Amino acid sequence: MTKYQMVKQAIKSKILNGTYLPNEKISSENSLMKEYGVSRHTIRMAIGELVNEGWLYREQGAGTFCSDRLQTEAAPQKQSKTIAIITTYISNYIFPSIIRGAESYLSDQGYQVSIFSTNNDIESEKRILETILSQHVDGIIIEPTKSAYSNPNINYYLNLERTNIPYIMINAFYDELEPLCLVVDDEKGGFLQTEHLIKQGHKKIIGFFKTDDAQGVKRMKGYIKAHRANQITIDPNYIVTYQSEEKETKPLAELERLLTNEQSIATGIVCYNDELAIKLLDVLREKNLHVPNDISMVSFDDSFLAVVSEVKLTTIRHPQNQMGEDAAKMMVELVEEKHANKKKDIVLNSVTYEPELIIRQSTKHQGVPETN
Amino acid sequence: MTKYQMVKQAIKSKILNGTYLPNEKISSENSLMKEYGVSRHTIRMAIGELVNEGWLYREQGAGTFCSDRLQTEAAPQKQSKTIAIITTYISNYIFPSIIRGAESYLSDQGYQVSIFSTNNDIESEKRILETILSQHVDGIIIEPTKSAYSNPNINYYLNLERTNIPYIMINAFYDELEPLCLVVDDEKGGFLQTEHLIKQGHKKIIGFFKTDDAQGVKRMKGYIKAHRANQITIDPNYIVTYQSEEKETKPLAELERLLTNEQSIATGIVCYNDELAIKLLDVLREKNLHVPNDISMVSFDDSFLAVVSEVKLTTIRHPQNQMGEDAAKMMVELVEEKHANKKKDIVLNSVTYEPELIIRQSTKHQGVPETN
DNA sequence: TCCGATTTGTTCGTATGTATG
DNA sequence: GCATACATACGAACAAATCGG
Repeated sequence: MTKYQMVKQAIKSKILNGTYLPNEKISSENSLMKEYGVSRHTIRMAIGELVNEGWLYREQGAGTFCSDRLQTEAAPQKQSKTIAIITTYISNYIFPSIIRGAESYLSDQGYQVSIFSTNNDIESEKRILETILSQHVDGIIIEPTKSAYSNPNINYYLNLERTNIPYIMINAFYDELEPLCLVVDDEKGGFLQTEHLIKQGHKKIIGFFKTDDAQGVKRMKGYIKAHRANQITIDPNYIVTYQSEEKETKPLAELERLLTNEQSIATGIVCYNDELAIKLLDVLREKNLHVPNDISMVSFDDSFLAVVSEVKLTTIRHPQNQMGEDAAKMMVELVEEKHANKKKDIVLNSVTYEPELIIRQSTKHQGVPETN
Repeated sequence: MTKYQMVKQAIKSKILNGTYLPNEKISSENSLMKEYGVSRHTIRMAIGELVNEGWLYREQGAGTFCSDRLQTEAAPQKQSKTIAIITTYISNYIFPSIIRGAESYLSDQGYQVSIFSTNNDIESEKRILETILSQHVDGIIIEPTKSAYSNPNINYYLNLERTNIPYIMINAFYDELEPLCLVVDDEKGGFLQTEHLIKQGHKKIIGFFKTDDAQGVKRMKGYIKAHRANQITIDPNYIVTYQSEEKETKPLAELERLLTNEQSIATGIVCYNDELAIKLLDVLREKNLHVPNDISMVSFDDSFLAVVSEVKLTTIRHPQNQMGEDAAKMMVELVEEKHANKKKDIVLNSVTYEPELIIRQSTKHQGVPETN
């Protein structure tokens, strides 16, 4: 922050907190010089910008005065830029962290952040996109809804491109659009999850995958690849897929079913995410199965939920905050590039985060006797 | 006409008559000095005003360029109303739920929702209030920062009132302002927590309270009152207070200290919230103490964290979603009432939510033998 | 009505920092 | 690495407007 910007900020504070009241004369340039210990030129630059922005007005020979903003309320206000963040959920799980990462950066840059949640519902996504297209929004960071399927709202995205509103997708993307996006390498993540268990001697591994989002489909692909790479055949019964709406019921029931089915007992579980893992842990406890002694479990996302239970989960790291912040930075570049109507040559590229296995206590070698 | 105005006029002419084409670099400040025979400062003033008016843009190291005015001439967009939600945190704990409650209602009503987080830092709160006052915002739902202390940003709140921007406080409020607010009856909540343990025969009860927020102070008051009402004396060592910044360390260390101190072992714990309770559970596990067999624990907020561990927590209900939604409804009423400048007779009142104890498995009668 | 003190407006000179090509 | 160009900062001087006595 430069000197004149600091002075400007300080003066602005005094306007905003009521130290300088409307139409009141503020200190003279000379006194401000002494007060802030800077040259008159610096004071004049600070005041100059505030005058330009409408906070103050000057009268030669008389002084500088605080404007009365209330009247100008009618006039079109200097509008700060707004970025919309659309996620499937805003109150659950890792989404708050992603939002926070973006929010903190955007706020620092003077952007306003509006949030919307689709609840993973296509209709809701449509309504939100309509809202955004009819309001004034400068950019959109969006986690696509039901990304595993082709999207009937595709027109809205094309319309965004036509009206020159930049958008960035996070976590997943619609294949048809080939948008700028930030995603975890979910296939590799699924591979790492499964490989970890296989290396520990597990051969019967149940996989739970939410397949209405692209993430789940890709993680499942990794799960299958890991089996193939190690020449282990997969019992088709051991792949459990579910939709968002079923997440509270189906996977739990399926696990229970698989556990009561006496023959061929699984020794490992690959879990779509920590959220599900925590719920599955409840089922296992009820069956008096101990993790990891009786069954190992690998999860995904390394959210706060991973360390919240008595069993600290082995899981794949999801960048969360970082992803939000990176998306925000990218968005700011896009918006500023558009604003300054020259063509910067910088090319923005999509980002794929490398998955990384965080080993905790929910997995152990198959066949090793219990330690306590 | 001053020199710099003449220079400005001359340059503007060259833009208008096409001597300088869009995105073309104009002469450097140095050459303009010679061309017009004035000092560099004068040139800078002329160019400065043209930049402010949007005719030119500057790039450090590269030059000054002519803007392409045609695109930016975009039509004034229709403006929808904006509500700002300011909470201490946005990614943690119950705050996402509160935000979600407000967001879903406001979105339905066609409002735009902007979010900000203070991280419970006064300076940050100040910056956010300044941002909001300088942007266009129609209403504010705010969770006050460090609400147990008197607030140095009080001026900004008064300024909000002066500029007629309605605000509602949630979770806590600054006493001096007597604002519209929605809060849980924290004192009664603390009372219920403690009374529950006392009724189960517990007499040595440790209380953990975060005392930089008004909530913690009030819950502590309830804890003390419950002891008094039952004529139980409190060992001062059993009251542990901490600040937001210490939440990861101090209460955990204090619990450990209290547990290693052999004499007079506590049998119950009253916890500021679920978030802390989960962390204390880790400490207890390490000490091989079982909840509730060895020690009972009552928590606060009934967040998702209450049922996430192997011990499902007995806790006090916090309305979360409901509070957010109620705040949103109230805000919409305020904004519309202000908009339609007739005085509706409806009087909006602050809301106090009755605390309610949710009994789960983290508490049991003192002295009853273990069941398994 | 004028004077003089005060305050903002304009202009010049100089120096150093930092980004660009 | 170097020259160029813009960014920030200090100092000085004089002009023009205002305002109280």
